[in-house]
Amino acid sequence: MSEKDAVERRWSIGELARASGTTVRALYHYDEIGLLRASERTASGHRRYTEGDLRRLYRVRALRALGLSLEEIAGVLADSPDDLETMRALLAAQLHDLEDQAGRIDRLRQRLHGLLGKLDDASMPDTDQFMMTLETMSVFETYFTQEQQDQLAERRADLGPAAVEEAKARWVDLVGELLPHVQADTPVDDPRVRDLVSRWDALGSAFHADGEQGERTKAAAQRMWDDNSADLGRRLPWPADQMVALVAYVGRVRQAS
Amino acid sequence: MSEKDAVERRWSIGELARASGTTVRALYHYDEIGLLRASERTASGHRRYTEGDLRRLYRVRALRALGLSLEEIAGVLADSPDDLETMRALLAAQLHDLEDQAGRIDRLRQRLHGLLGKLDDASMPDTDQFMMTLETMSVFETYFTQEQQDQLAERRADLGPAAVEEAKARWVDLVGELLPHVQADTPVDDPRVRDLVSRWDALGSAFHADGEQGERTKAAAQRMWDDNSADLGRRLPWPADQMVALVAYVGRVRQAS
DNA sequence: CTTGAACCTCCCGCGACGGGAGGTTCTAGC
DNA sequence: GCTAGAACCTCCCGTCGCGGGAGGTTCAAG
Repeated sequence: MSEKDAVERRWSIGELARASGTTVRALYHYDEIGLLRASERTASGHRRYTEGDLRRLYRVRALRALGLSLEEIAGVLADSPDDLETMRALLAAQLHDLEDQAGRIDRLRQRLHGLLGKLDDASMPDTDQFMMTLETMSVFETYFTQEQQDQLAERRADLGPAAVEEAKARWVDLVGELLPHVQADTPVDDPRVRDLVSRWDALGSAFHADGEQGERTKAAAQRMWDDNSADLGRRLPWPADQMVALVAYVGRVRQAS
Repeated sequence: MSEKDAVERRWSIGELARASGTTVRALYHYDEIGLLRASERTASGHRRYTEGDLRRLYRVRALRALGLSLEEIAGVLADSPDDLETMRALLAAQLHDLEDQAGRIDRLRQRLHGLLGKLDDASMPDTDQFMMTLETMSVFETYFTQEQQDQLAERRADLGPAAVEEAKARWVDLVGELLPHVQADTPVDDPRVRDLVSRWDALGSAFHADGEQGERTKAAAQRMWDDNSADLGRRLPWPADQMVALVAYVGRVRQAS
């Protein structure tokens, strides 16, 4: 009899919180949402938790430590009298979620690492420059999918930094030659501008992959320039409105051919 | 004049959302919290965003893509006219946060991986067994710090699974020899029980590190058993109430020596 | 019998929006 | 000028897992 009484212990909410390493507030919450209610109450309304409640709480805490939501926990603790398969599926799904998160966090880490490197270099002179880098990143993300960005980065790595710089320089030359035509409004079927634009396109093509994927990436780049020429142009050494006019003009030249 | 008008474009909220890859709702939110308000309104109250607003939005999006909170973003966009150091500190802190998260996620992944492995083995017969494993994990986490658990795991790895199994078997033998004494209530200073308990303690010591750290881990294990002998005992092949009595008895024997 | 700790219920708060209700305004076609 | 439908406006409730406080009651020890 006394042995039985010793085993059938009851816990107040504070005792349970201390015994399980949670807080009283969390236990109120579990009670509210029906995840873990005290099996008994005293006459005055104080919660009395039984040993069964304590065991349930340990299960709840263990499953939460695995990252499951309270709703998922309520699910497995309720509907699976001995359904291991439900549990397996839930844990597998949870693992899959975590792999996803780990991937995202890793990409973010690399980005932050790169940015911090740039900040430590002398290569980043002021906040404005840095912000412009960020803006450009943001615009890129709006127009290119993750895979497309990876492709572009890979392509740049293949070509090597020297080739990229040379392409940039040649592109600057092209812009320099084209701007006067824009201002003079040279007819869009003039062989001189057609030649310049075809060299322009060839220059861009070097950065895209071959085949259908490359075409889609090119189309995305085109949309980006059409929508944002004013904004992207600000990053360049010419007045933004001239760049807007230039992009529009180049588009008309392409259409004419 | 007409050129200026062309440059000073305005965007409606929907246009801005499409141009930046966000949602109208998010823009309302940014307006509400003062992070990005439309510089102008039409006579009827519709928002008109200027090019400056668009640029600010790109910055906001870029910083959000790095995982910064809207509050942090408002901070750097407001108080740093050209303060690169604030930015650097913020990004460094963010990177540190991410490292933390990556660590937690990695540990969770390993745990989930291990659990799924056990589920796929024939080693996990039913849900109840599995839940008990989880409960035990939960209790361990309540009483041992992360480092202490790592230490214990390392120690077990050092000893090797064969030694661990042998220790378990010898401990089972000890319990088998001690239980009759508990039931008979053999005096706690009887040399036979003192010998049994000292062998018990020696067995446990093999799993703890030497020095002060090991002592703290032992103390934590002691607290765990004292608080939870009924619950932990259920996992063992003897009745739970006998285990409770046993733990209490062993405690008295230790005190007597 | 008192006092302080523990307990009770009810309610607001976070962060970054999503989504809906219920109303007004813009825009294109007739 | 009229109408329909798209776009816009403001206000408000919901998310998830509690934290924290107000304002009151009950318990346990001295």
